[in-house]
Amino acid sequence: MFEEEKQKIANWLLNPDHPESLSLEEAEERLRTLSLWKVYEEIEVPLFPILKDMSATGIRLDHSRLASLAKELKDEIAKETKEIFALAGGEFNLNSPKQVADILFTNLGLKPLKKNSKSGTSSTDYETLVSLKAAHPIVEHLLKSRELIKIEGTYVSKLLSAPERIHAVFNQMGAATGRFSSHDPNMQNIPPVVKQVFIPSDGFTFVSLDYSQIELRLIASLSGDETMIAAFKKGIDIHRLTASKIFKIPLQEVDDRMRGMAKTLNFGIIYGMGSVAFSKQAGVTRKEAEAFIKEYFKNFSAIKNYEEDIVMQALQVGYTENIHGRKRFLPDLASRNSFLANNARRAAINMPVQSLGADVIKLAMIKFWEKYHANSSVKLLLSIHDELLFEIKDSKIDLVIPDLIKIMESVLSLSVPLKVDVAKGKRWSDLS
DNA sequence: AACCTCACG
DNA sequence: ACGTACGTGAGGTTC
Repeated sequence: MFEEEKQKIANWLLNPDHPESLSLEEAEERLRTLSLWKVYEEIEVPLFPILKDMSATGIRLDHSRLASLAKELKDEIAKETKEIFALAGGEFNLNSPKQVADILFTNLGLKPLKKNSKSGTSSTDYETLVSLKAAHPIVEHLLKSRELIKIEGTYVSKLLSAPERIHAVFNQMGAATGRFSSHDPNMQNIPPVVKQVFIPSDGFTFVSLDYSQIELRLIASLSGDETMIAAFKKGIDIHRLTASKIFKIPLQEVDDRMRGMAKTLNFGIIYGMGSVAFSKQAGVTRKEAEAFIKEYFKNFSAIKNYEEDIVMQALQVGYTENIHGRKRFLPDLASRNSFLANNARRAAINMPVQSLGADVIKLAMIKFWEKYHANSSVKLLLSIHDELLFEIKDSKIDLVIPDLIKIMESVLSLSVPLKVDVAKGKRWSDLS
């Protein structure tokens, strides 16, 4: 069954960045020699019909709520546009970064923050506009209009012409790390304001189950870092703990700003972030950023060792892999171009973590499917990296939720428990 | 088609 | 001198 798809999946597993087109037999032979057979047979192949069914089910749209949201947005956009043209002293195309740059940096004499790397023109992106907020009143209106135009143009106006149910396509070979991607439309990047237009089928309730801090739990387990493992086992707020370590203060003295910085650092570490990026993100000097990162790795030394080992191994064999053998080849690691080599280095650090996260949710979907695919009271609607959105018949909710949690939390056994948070409600924007 | 910008995990 | 946090999809402008 579905031989053609199996062939695509097999080829993609062999090299996600550059899938070849070996015959099914050749590809399966190579999967065996590369220890990818289990990922192929136990994860990717069973997943194919599940994704098909998820798309076929679709998610219901509340067209009357959508219409009122659309009107609201259009009115606000018109208002902002009028303000902007008045302050600029003339009309221009708000969607043209070139014309926005002309207004800001030529007509109004504001100072550019940075140049675009490819074209050399002055950037007008979010970061730039935020830095210019105090310099001219037009800037905050530009920020607001960008936000509104994005939401209206990319999401709301596209949904207006959609049927009652949205059937997005989920691609199991969408990302080189093993994550899904979604398109037509992309249901994995719906902004909070737009979520209000999605509602469950009659007699059903949305139930969202998401893995709490899954990537941080995974890197704690993979690296064997005792400090972080102990924190997760005890259920301590991990960002708070991190803040107390890098600021060298007791847990009780951690304030929101410190916790926020620690959170940035915790996520940044998974991506191989350096001191320049951290200083920018956290709003501290580069020197301070260096000190924080140093202190971080002093306290979580196993994570530092783990990341160094990953890079060393990747340099030797030319790829990184996760504990299931899922691989990503990174030829740029050996590049003399340091930009390319550094990008590959960070991708190498991130891959074993992000891809294991992808495996966790894929395994959960398969376990769910084995038990529930014939049960018309429970429908899987969306899979969003660390979250599964279901609709469940109202009368079955209390029965089913604990079982879904159990399924999701027990797909893998690691040094750290997997934790799932639940929220339910009659609108996607309104889950609690 | 390349580029910039920006939505999400 | 310069630029770096991973992974996506999508809209518009410019050439």
